[in-house]
Amino acid sequence: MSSSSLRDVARNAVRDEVVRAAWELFAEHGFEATTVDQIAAAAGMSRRTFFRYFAGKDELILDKLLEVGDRLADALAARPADEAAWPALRAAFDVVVTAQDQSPEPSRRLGRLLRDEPGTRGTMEERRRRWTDTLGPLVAERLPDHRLAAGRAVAGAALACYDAATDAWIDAPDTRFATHLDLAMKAVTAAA
Amino acid sequence: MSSSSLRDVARNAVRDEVVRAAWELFAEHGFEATTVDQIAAAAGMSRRTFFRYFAGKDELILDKLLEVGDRLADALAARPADEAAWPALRAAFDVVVTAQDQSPEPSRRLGRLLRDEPGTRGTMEERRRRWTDTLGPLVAERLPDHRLAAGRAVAGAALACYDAATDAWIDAPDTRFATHLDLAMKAVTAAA
DNA sequence: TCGGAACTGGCACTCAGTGTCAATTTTGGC
DNA sequence: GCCAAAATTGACACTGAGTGCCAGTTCCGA
Repeated sequence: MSSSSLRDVARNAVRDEVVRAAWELFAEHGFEATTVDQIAAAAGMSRRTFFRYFAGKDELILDKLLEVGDRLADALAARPADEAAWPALRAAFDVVVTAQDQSPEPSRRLGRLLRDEPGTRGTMEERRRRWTDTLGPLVAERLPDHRLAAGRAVAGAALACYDAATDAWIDAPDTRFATHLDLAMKAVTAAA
Repeated sequence: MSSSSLRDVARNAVRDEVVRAAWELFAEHGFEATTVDQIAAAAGMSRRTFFRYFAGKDELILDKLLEVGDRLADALAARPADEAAWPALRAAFDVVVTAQDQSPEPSRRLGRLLRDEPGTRGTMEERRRRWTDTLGPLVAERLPDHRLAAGRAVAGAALACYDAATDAWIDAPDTRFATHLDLAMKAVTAAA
């Protein structure tokens, strides 16, 4: 058992290093223009081995996004049980929001990459589904009827606000993400 | 001028025929398993020519989705100008909803394809962006502050309800799409 | 130390997508 | 009806992602 967990430690360390190396190349040449061969070479492994660590180039980015999703889910679960869904979601977003407002540049870079590179569309949709899958049940608990389908809809709506806020924030330097998110979520509150 | 428009007519006719041929193959073998060579052969053209009519295999599906988005935008624009955003969106969705409840099988097939085939993720995200781009401004007009960013957030939230409803509807035969959509949109109304 | 299991790299393959070029068809002007 | 320019087409070759297969190596427990 300890051997297999040791293997996992090594595997995760390798994965992290590959992601790190890949990200440098993405920042310099963009996502599409960076080939798997370059990434593998930069990480010191063969192309074939790269595909044993990652299902595809997408996963290099999806990894980061899923980690954020997990942090979001933890934050939501940590909110008071009697708090309503929408304010609880807004509060849960704060774990991401404050981190991004603290050091905006890395997030802005990632945001631009996800927005502008056509090759990352599939990754965006995958993120949306995974986040909805993890947040949906947690949101349902905070709804009057506790319905999963309703929880998924509300989680999706909140995510739409998050994405709209991200879009607006990326192109508006010297503004805080929190401001855009408040605007978006309040607009839905008022409209719906 | 008439010559160039004649060209366009021919071009559109060819496009439609290719989409038709492709859809038969998709229905039988799935999206991923169908190669561009097969589609081109079925449509009676060379592989190279196929790529002159479509930017990629995705576009065969995106075409249909964008057409739905246009119908949605028209329906929304046709709603009374003083109707609030959320009910107007719900009413606009009806042009799609009723059509799907009339003959559900084609839509269910498309829905399953988009949900289950990993190769269509990018198309889904592209659809989301395009629909948000067209609906966002129309929604903004119906908001108290007329802000585009707010309109995009509300449009995205409504889309999330539409998608959640689609998800639930696909796996629930003998239920109406309208029911799921009402549930989703009311859940957001109550939560937000 | 030995044997199996896991890890690795190389090779060959399929498929999507693109650039190039030559052949063919279409179109507009005469 | 004829001809030159322009558009359309198909063939070939290429890059890059992703996968299957196999052989060599490393690592770990018995």
